[in-house]
Order: sequence, then C-alpha cells, then structure tokens
Amino acid sequence: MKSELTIGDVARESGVKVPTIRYYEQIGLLPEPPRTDGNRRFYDQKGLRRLAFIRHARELGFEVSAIRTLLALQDDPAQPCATADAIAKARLVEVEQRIASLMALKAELEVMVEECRHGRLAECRVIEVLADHGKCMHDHH
Amino acid sequence: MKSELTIGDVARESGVKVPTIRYYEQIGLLPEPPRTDGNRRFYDQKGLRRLAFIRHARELGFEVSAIRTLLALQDDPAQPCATADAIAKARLVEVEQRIASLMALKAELEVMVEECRHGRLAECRVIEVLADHGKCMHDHH
DNA sequence: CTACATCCTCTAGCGACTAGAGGAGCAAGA
DNA sequence: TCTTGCTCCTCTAGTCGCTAGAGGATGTAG
Repeated sequence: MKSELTIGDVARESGVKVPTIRYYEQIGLLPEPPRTDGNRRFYDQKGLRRLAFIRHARELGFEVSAIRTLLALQDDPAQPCATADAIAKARLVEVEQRIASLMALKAELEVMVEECRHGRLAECRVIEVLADHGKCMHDHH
Repeated sequence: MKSELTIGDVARESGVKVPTIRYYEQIGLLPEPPRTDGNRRFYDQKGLRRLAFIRHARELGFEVSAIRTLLALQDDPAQPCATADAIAKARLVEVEQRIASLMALKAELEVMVEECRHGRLAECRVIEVLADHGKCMHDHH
C-alpha cells in the first residue's frame, strides 16, 4: 500500500475523475493536500477515504451542501447523529418520490411505444400523446 | 377562447413560466411570435399547443435536443414514426435504469436510517456506510 | 390620473461538473 | 542522453435548463 498517492492514483482508486477532485478541492470539500517538489498534489489513505466518502454520498444523490454537513459531523464524532440521520431520511423521502414519479412516467412511455405501430406519424402515438396531455392515462404530473 | 394570447396567458395555460418561454424562443424551440404595436409577444392556439407539447415532453424527461427532433417530425408528418419511436424507447430504457438504481439506493438509505439508533456518531451507520462502500448490501454502483 | 401589474431586453448566476489551452515534470526505452 | 508520451499544473470558459435581477416601457383598473 503506497503512502504517497498521486491525484491519478486516487482518481483510479476512488473512481472520481482527476478534474473533479481538483474541483472538490476548489469548493472546499477536500482540504488542500501537500505538494511534491515538482508542485504535484499527493494524498495519503485518509485523503483517499474522504474522497471515497464523497463519491459514495454523491452516488446516493446527496447534494454537495449535505455532504459538507456530513463531513463536518464525521470530523467531530462527539455529536449526536440526529443530524446525519435527518439528512439521510430527507434524502430517502426524495428518492421515494422520485421513484413513484418515474414509475408513472415509465407506464406512460410504455403506452406510447406500445401503441406506435410503425405507421405514419399522422397516427403516431408518441407525438400524439406528447401533444395532448389529456391522452395520458395517469394524472401524476 | 381568446385568439390573441399574451405571454402571461400562455404561461398560465401551459404551466411554463414566462422567462422559460422566452428562453425556449431564444434557443429556437419556439418560433418568434408576432408582436403587438407595443412590442409585446402574442400567441395563438397553435403556439399554445406547441408549448404544451414541449412541457409534456420535458416532464417526461426528454432533453431539449430530443424535443427539437420530435417537433421537426411533428412539423413534417409524412415521415415514418420510427424516429419518434426510437427516441421514446431510448428514454424508456433510461427511466428503467434510473428506477433500478434508485431502488437499490432506497434499500441502502433504509438500512442506514434503520440502524441509526440515535446513539453517538462514533457508531452512526449513516456516516459509517457512507465512509465505507464495502458495508453496502448491494453492489449496484 | 395614478397605481400597479405585466411586459420588454439584457446580463449574470445556479449546481456539479467537463473541456480545452498552454505549459511543466517525470519515467522508460533507444 | 535524448526523446517520446503520459501525467500533472493553472486558468478560463462551456455544458444544461433554467432562474433571478436590473432597469425601463406599456397596459389596465379604479
């Protein structure tokens, strides 16, 4: 396990692209790492773990501002986890809503695609349904 | 049914905000409408329908470039609808993938929230799971 | 006639990156 | 040693789909 990781190394190991890592540093999500004589950033395992944390949270759809809060909580573990819990719960509600609306949407797209019998556009359901919301089966949006 | 609609009228009737309508015009999604003597845009039922089409398509998650294509097809109904069909199908695939990943994510968030027993952050699952992707039950992302 | 709502244009900002220019550093092979 | 080619650096600007605000003109109701 190398102890001096280049930005490319942490990019590979974390799955976050190099410019994105620099961007995270710029917006203060990652601390400025030390540099080599040749002015190159280098990271240790702690830096890598922090980046992995950020990546995972982004994958879960947490916004950068929420991640900022989570990171602050992580840095100060004397606090009760109610805040972290609240953030996760809020995100869970969002996800559930998004799933529900995507399911309705999926049904609508399926109807559209199903009914398009490769005829002429004049009777194409895709265009028709898009043109007239009233033709939707679902009143979700 | 009024035949001369102001931008505010079409905004109300279509549910698209006024600045957004002007934005759509700017990017060429809507044609430049005629103006009154006082330099105000006015629309007819056709303009309103086109806007409703765009709104519905955006709600279904179609990108502006896809809508551009759909509108072009709509304007020239002599074409086969295979293209419109393909666009809708591609969007359907995207939606299905997004649903699958959100479901996995929901499960993960539920585990996090469930296991957080309002203790101290030191053993908070929210932080812990985010910090270590290996603790996830699902290998979806 | 006076408020006040609505309209106009224009520029700039949002989030979360991504792309590209232009240059320096570094490691490996000929 | 030289050169090739990869990675790194900083910086600015672009992406998408809007949204906000400034500063001013026009239209309408009381």
